[in-house]
Amino acid sequence: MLSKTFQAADTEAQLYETWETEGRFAADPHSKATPFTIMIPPPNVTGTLHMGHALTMTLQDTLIRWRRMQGRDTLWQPGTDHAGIATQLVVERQLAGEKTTRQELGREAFLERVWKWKGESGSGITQQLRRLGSSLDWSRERFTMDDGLSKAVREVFVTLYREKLIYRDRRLVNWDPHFRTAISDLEVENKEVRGNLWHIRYPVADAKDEFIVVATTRPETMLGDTAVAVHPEDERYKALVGRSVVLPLTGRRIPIVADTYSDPEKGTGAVKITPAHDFNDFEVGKRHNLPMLCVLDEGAAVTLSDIGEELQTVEDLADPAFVRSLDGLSREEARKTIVAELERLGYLVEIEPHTHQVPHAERGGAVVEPRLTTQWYCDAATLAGPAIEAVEKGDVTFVPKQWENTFFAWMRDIQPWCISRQLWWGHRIPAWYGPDGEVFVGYDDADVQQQAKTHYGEDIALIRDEDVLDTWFSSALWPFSTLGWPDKTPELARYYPTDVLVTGFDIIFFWVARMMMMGLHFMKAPPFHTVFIHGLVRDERGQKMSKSKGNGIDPLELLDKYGADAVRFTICALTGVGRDLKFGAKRVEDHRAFVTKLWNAARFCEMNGIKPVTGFDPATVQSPLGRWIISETSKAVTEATSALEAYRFDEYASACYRFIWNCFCDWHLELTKPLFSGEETAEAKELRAVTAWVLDTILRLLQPIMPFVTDTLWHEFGFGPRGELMTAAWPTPVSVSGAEEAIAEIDWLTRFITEIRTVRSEMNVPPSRLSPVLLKDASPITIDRASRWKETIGRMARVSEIGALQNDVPHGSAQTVLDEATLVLPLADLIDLDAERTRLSKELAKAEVEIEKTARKLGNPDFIARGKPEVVEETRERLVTQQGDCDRLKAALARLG
RNA sequence: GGGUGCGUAGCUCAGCGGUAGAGCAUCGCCUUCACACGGCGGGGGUCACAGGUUCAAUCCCUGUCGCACCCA
Repeated sequence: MLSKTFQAADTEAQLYETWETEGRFAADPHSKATPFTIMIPPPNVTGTLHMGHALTMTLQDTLIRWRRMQGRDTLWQPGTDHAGIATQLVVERQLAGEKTTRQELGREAFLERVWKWKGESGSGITQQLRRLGSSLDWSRERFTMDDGLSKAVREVFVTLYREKLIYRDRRLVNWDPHFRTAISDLEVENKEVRGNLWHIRYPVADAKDEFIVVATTRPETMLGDTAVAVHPEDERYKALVGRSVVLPLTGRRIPIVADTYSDPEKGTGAVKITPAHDFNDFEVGKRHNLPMLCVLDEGAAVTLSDIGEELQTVEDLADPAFVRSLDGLSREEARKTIVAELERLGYLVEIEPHTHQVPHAERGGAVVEPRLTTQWYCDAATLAGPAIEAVEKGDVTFVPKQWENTFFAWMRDIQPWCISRQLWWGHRIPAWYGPDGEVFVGYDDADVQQQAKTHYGEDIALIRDEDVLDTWFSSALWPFSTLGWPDKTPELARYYPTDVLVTGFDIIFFWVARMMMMGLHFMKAPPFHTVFIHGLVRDERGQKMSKSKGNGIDPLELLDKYGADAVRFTICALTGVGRDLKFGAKRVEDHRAFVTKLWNAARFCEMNGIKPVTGFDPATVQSPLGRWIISETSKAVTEATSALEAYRFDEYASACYRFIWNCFCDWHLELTKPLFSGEETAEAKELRAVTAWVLDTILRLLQPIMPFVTDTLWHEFGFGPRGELMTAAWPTPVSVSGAEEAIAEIDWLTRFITEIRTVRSEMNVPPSRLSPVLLKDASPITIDRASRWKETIGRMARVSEIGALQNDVPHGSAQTVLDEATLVLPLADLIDLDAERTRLSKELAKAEVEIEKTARKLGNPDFIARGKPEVVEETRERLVTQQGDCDRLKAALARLG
């Protein structure tokens, strides 16, 4: 016996364990079936499940479970990513709690601590993914720092270095002064900040009382100024170009240069140029061959290392002692101090409030400092070529397609990718340096020692590069490194290229593009043929979820409260094309009703002796009701399948919902009630078998989206062993010959019942009061149908008896029109004649409006001449029907008097 | 400034050339032997606005306005 309600909490963990231990999720490299592969976007090993994960994993699992039922050899590759900064931070916090630091511990001991942490706490997210029901092949779980994946990283680095696609360069890089590492420009978020434009007077050299006023948002960087730029067309400054100014505070003489970068409209039209601390200034500096002086160190504090030597004393303009006092001050303190000093000296002209974009580190939120450093770069532009081509040729398709434009826009203007990070946790760069700075890149110590010996002619001690690689560097290899590359494994041959990549648009550049570049370069094939891009999960009001706003929804709470099936169904139902999801607990609650509905429908079946019938063949069913529900079921199967083929998760969910609730429950089960509660006829027996078949089909259809409740029911009903629904076959539509008649009959029946219900409800006939129904002008077919279904009609429409009208319509009857017939409900004592007249008049008015619309259309000669013939014909038929209905309503109204 | 997407019932969203749809909410009736996380019935929309193409436009094109996001 099924319990009164489905107890998700009691079922899910156990069932999942059954699936996992019985190996139901495992791919089978020896299978003859066509593979279907999805690579999980590896979540951060430090992460906890958030709604974004819940969304993307639900969609992936739905696809995987569906394809698995279709007989594909599915591989959903699980794993996590080592998340350089995030993980290092977690462990550093622990160390801080123990009053120590990673520097005190030393690199090796620190890394041991990180591995220890990973071993103890690194499986949080993978456990949480299980809660969702994700059918990942855990036996193949990988971690980006695993030996195998690390080997892949070294192989790729060495190869690209030898191909000159990885190189060292000294240029400006986005620097996170909090974590003291370079970051990629993708990890920078520009935020509007209210600041000021400080207008500062720079005295022109060798001239009395001549000045040029520069406007700057960053006065503290003036210590590193090496020029002032003005626009070449700017008449105000034309005469000054080629001359010099004396930089206040340092006394440095710097040139006034003409450069189009300077915008005459902005500020004063003259800008100070600090090539070592601004990307635009860097370009100007290169064009004019300016010195590049660093004045901020790796913590963004003032450093005098580049300028300490050349400080000059200039009366009332520059005092080396003041500048030296700035050494070690933070950016913010230095700014205050410098502005105050300029004001004291009389060089501050104006402070203009000004809102501008300030780069912030995505992680940690520190203000990013452009810094001149030597880093490792990857030649992304070269690698991007084939990736662009793959999308152009259609080898890789984005769904929805418009994301291809975003992809192209970024890929065609791609910048060198800074891949080195000044961290300890990550793949250490396989580069070693000789005493003279000579670089040796190789697989390991022995390899580079050999190279060094060849180079120097003797054994020389080498020093390894301290830095590690960007975490995305290893993620980029994920689709093949997880399969064993660089070794030639059977898995690599079988599962690469994978099929679909599912992710959010925010990750197209970080990950999708880079996987494509690396996959094409090393595997000579793109890593997947389809990229499905879904939206973002937002809160009920459409706001982005964020920790600071505190509007985040915890998926684990939802799973606890409503069960995984309800959460998954809600997610799919809300996943439209290219749209964000407005998500809230209320939405899950609403959709949980569907899980309950399914459960209760199953209970009804159980109570009515529905059991699987071996050898049942739906194509042989005779009863109209049976034939009808089989054809409706087939329609649902077709709809659900094509929805999944098109990645329309919302349509898949709604096709299931509509069929199960509005067709199977509302009509099929209701229509079978008289049969099931009556004596055991052949028809009843057949319909029990049909109903069992439909229930089986429903459970299969829903398995990908709500795996727990469906498996439970499937097993309870004896359709198959516990845990095996997920490997049962995906249903295919059944064609029943001659079903058209059955469909027409049940269609008529449902309309008949609805029609009577409507009249009764509108005339306020209490449900307790049964009514006879007399059929006026009914065709023999209708009369035949009515008598065949009289018991069902009686029960569902509260009808006492039903038959053809013999005499005149009794006075005081309610009437309604269905096709050719008028249905008469003689309820003289209950019918308010005025109310009935009003009701019929309203019906008539509606019908006349429709006729008017149709007639107008048909009255247009152009429509007859140029409209599609089938549309014209259909419209003509409609008019005839509408006119018939209208006439019958008029007659009914006339009879009321 | 450049780009993309979106404005359809009170809310959330489907539909996208030929009779405007769903879920939720709302109103009325119903403790009917699967389900009140329920059943039955009803009301509710100049499909943002203005032009154009077409026999026919919510749907295609152009423009305007509003909202969101991405890039600079």
